Amino acid sequence: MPELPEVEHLRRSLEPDLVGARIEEVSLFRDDIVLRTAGRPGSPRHSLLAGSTVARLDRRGKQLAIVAEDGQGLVIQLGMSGQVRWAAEGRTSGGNDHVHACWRVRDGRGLIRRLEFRDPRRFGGLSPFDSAEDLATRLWSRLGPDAVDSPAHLLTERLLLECRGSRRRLKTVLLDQESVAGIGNIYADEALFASGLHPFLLARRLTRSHAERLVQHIQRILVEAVHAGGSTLRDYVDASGRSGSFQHTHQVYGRAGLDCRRCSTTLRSGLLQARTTVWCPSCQRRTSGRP
DNA sequence: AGGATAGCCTGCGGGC
DNA sequence: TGCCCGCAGGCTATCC
Repeated sequence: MPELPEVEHLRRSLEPDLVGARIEEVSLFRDDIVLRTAGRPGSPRHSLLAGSTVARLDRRGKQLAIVAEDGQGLVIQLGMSGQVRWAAEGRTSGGNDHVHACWRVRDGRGLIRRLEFRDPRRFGGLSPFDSAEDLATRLWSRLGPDAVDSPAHLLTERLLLECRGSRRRLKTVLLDQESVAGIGNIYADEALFASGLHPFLLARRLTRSHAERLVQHIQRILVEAVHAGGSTLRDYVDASGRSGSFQHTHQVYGRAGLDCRRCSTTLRSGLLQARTTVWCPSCQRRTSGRP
């Protein structure tokens, strides 16, 4: 499932061919994938970048923005199973392939290609915006600082602020995109394990040294995952259809019942926020963490 | 009012 | 072999 590393890797894989390209035509096969904000229906009567030239690709957390030269654009959320990829030549999209939108693109060399948005489970969607201000105030105003692009000290302060006096569990705060943007279930479990912190730790018990250690591991793991092309569990591929490889280095995610790679204790799993959570009962204590 | 929870949606794997 | 059920979770609305 796409989290920050998958979206950032996708952004980088799209950049060379999409920036500077002109969108000649847009086909929308399902109106209801056009959203006003995530999960909320918007107006399908939007150009969706038809006739625009792409100026740049931005990312905040798990969201990707295609920004046109005139400032308008499109935020793409991949949700659980979303993909943005170049269509195989000669193939037509639409029908039973879960391709919901398709852009006919003339790239910098004058070649015509087709970019497809595919999302079988439709947790994702497309949110058009009119300007940089519209993007910042309506779509991205509720996202916290980006987990990778923000300086570590800023993330640490943000995390401490979110946790202060909070009755939430630590992992719940990590998954909250308003506190820090980009962390999902996989990387939350991985970062907590690496930090020796228990996912069910009460947030208000997080100390400054906990927070500093956690932020350090969050950023390290996310950056490493970007370089590995993300984690491919089932659906994720980049714009060229390539899978990631970071799933091979997961320490806890998907390993419930197996031995901890650090101490051989059997990894435990439980539910938090209706999400499977895996941790090592020996490496991750519910009270104070490791030194 | 902060925090927990339901619901959206489809593919797949395990069990019978 | 084939069917059915449970699980996977990012995000919002709603309830408590």
